[in-house]
Amino acid sequence: MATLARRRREFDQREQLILDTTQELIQRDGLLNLQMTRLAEACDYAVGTLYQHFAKKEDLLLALTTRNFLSRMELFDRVPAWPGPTRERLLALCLADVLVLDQYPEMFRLAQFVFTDVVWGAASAERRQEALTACQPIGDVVDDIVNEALARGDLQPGALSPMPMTLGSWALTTGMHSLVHTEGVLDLYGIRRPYRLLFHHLNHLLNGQGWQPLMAPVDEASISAQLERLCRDVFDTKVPACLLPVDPDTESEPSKEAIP
Amino acid sequence: MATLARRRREFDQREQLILDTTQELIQRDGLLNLQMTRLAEACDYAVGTLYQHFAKKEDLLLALTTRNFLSRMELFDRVPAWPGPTRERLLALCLADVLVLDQYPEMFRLAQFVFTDVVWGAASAERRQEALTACQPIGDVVDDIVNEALARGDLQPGALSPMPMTLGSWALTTGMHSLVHTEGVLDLYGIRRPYRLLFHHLNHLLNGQGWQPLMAPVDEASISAQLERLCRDVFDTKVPACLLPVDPDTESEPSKEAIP
DNA sequence: AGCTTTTCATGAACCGGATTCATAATCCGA
DNA sequence: TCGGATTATGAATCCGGTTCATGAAAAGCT
Repeated sequence: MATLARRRREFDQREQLILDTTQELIQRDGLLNLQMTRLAEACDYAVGTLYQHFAKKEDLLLALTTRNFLSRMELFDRVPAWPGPTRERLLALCLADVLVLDQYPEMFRLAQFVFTDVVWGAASAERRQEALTACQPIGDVVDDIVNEALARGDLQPGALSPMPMTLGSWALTTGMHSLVHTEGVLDLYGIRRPYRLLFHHLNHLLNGQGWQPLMAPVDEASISAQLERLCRDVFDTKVPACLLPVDPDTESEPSKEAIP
Repeated sequence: MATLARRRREFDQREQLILDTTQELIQRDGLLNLQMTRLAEACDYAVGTLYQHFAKKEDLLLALTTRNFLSRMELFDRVPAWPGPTRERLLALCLADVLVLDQYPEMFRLAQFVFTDVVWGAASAERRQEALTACQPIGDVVDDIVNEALARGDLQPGALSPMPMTLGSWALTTGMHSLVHTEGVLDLYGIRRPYRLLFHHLNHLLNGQGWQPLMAPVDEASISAQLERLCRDVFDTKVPACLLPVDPDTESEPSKEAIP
């Protein structure tokens, strides 16, 4: 039976290789130019072999999305481990999203495409289930944060249960990603640092929900401080350019000086 | 030269016919099953004729999206004409979006698909420009609302200019549409009436931004009253089912009684 | 080991659907 | 009515995802 296990392991390994290669090709040539034949070539396997793993191209894409999501979970998982205020913990979840997707925009593009019903509908039921299962844990993290917020009195026990409560932040973050990736639209309205604005609005929203401690006033300085703090304490990283305040001096150059 | 004009008119008419038919086919069979050959058949024209109007399938889809957006503008246009408080005017914009997209979910699906870079990138530059141009007017409506809000003192002149200010509501609404259309995700977390929650969160957000008159408390009764008011006064329609409060009695049946 | 059976990789062939283009039809001015 | 210009047509082409007959390798058996 040991052989069977080895076989299985090798199979799984090959699947990862295929996914890695898919990721690379997408990163290099774009989703549009991903072709099964080329992918097979790049993997050094025959086309038929790919189909041993993924019954349809859609399944491949969905599987990659799921894997990406799971790897994002690693960042999310730092949040429950961090002992900060519940309000900032929730913001940290949104921040995690921004950190990853700012670095790998193709990840969002792919996800957006895959969740389109054209693709989602064509994918196999198993892969879909797999994707949904991958989403589950994040729900628990959110539940915990809200429950703790209620327990500590950071949040008044209002009408809404945890998930509906945080649906606002979630939708706001998701929506901002969509807008950022809808080519041309934000430029049209002269919006420069959408993700920084996201945190303005998230704080307004949380203030509106009465999530203690309120941020007042919501201004550039407080936002900068908050982002600094979260990036450092939770994710052990610098604040990325997309979250810096708009600097009137440097237009196209990314500004080099850190926030004081 | 009169002939030329007639020709032109007939050509435009035919383009509208093609778009109408496309809409119908998508509505009936779904985006996935839209085929140029079938479309040609349904239009009673040859395939080649379609290509006289749209160089690629992507162009056809983008054009349809643009047209849909323009027709949504008709609803948006009722908003500046309505003399209510600025805060409710902004909410009315979001409501317009919900009213249309709840009735024609395929519209959103299509738009979502088209703005995916796979499609957007494949469409021709002219059609893309056309789409962006169609988005422009909504910006003006928003600007006007914010400016009037500032003038009336409904909004404190903070750091943010009009569009960044309302980006929050916009992203929140967009994000909620995305979540609603991401099959299975909201079910996963037991969320029943996402669009009703949207208005909870929009009001929280606006409260947080200090947009007068504040809604306090944000509860089911106030939300119901607000939605009733806006649907009636601005759009002259009943509150659609997706915006009614969750009724614990009727689970699968849409509740028949109106809100008191 | 030698033989049989099972499993799996292969890639040429297939097929569906978007796009093209040579041809036919139609229009229009003279 | 005629001839050149314009436009419509749909069969043919092309492209890329998917299948499947073939043979090779591994596993099982004696």
